[in-house]
Amino acid sequence: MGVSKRHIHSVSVNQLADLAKVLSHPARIAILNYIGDCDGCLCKDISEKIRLSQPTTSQHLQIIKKSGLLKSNYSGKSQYYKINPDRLATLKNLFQEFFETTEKKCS
Amino acid sequence: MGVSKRHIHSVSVNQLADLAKVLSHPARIAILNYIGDCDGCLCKDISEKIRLSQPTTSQHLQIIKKSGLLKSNYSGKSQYYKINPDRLATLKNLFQEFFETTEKKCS
DNA sequence: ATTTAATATTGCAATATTACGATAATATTT
DNA sequence: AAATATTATCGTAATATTGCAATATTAAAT
Repeated sequence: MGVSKRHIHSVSVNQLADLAKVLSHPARIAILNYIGDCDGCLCKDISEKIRLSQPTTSQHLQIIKKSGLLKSNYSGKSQYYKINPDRLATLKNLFQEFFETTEKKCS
Repeated sequence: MGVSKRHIHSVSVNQLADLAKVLSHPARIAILNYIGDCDGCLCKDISEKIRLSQPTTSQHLQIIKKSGLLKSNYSGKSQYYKINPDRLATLKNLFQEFFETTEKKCS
């Protein structure tokens, strides 16, 4: 039937999968790398850097933003994207926890 | 044009995205959790546990297997899936490295 | 008010993913 | 050899994702 059957899985399992999905596209990894480098980036600059069109870049930015990984502050007509360090730390812990739990189980 | 433009990104960026994609479906997270628990699981049992059909479960298993995260040893007609601890450790390190590098950049 | 610049949204085409029934393949057991 | 049990593959339908052109929105500057 083609639909992801989310409802049969636990909340925490779905959460981790959702976060992994944010990282599952190379453009989004590249965007996070670049924003980390410049700390306060314009969509236009990001789109030039990663060589995707402005609309496509904007869409990826929205997806990352929805996960909480990005903050942005408008300054005039420009929007400066920054990484949300708190959310990044949360993500890091969630993934680490998953890997360590899985590691312990199979040792 | 609707195709993922992998070629414009670096190899390491694509690799991380590919691995995240393996984890980006709740069924695959659930499978990894379950296999960790029993350490040597049959596809049939997994499919019952995660409540997806046998063909669907088998497909997910192939996707995880292609990433190197699963080993399997045939024992008669049954195939016992196990987690590959070496590959799991590699994955853990790759994600940790990504998070820590990104953290350092934006501090 | 008009122009300009940056970003977001819409609409659409191409492709990928998800899921399952039917079936094939594999290996044991009778 | 036939029956049984487990897993993989094929075919297909439904849905999701990716990407861009065109357009809309937003806010500053002239």
